[in-house]
Amino acid sequence: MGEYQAGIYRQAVMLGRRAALVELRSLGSLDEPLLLARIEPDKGISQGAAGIEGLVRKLFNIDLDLTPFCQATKADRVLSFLQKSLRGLRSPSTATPFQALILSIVEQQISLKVAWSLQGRMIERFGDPLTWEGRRYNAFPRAETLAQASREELRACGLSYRKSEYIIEASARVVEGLDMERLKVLDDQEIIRELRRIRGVGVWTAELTMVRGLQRWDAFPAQDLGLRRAIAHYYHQDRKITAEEARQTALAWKGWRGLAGFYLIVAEQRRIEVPLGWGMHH
DNA sequence: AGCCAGGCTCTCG
DNA sequence: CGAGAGCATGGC
Repeated sequence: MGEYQAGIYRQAVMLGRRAALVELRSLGSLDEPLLLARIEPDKGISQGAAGIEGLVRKLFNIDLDLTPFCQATKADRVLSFLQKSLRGLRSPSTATPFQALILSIVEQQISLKVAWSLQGRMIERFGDPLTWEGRRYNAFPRAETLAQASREELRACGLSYRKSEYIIEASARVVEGLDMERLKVLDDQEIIRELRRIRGVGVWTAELTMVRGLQRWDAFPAQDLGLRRAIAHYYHQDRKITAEEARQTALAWKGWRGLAGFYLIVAEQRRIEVPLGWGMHH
């Protein structure tokens, strides 16, 4: 969503009713982390410092305690190694569960590169804009805006008519009172069941929404191609595996399957390999 | 050129 | 019912 440039991460977010730009720079180290956040424009933002701090903490899951995750997966030779090599890594979250849902719908079936391009056009077209230092930024579109969009407008962003309908309908549900935040009180299976009531939302979309938008670290989109590739790479000698095999492999990480999957995907992208013999001795 | 890409619904038989 | 077509753009 945001952009990273010259050591500064920038992302437009909705703070209250207005779009604002969050600027972040990391000044600390692994052992002494220090994150500096700034918001522009800093006038007229009703929430002020408390609002932005809470949002940033959520976007990067800064307060997530990784100890139980390490504990649950310490017997796994791959994950125990990756936890050393990716120490402190947390899966980022979207600003709202609604955003996670819409992004996941866009990502259905097509390659991620295509999806990102379509998401970019959608955000540019429908997101609340703001200009800072001569550059235009857009927050993620509000549900009210997408609910009022037409099939043709979304189609013009490159989405299929079918997906455009899914997005409009899902947004309408939220506007009409489906409280995505309230889903957090339900257990994982109940959330999947609720989300699947929305047309266009299958198991994969529900699970992806949960892990990136509802902080459900055990939600595990086993059908996911990239996830299956990563699991195949680290656990099955790169042999293509089915979703069912992926679920079987992930049983060992129960409680943290989604976060474990995130570690594997990141590790594969970074071409991190587990040394032979790692984990043999304790 | 044509097939595939982090799916899902709808329509046939 | 289960299988299969259809959808969008971009990369290879």
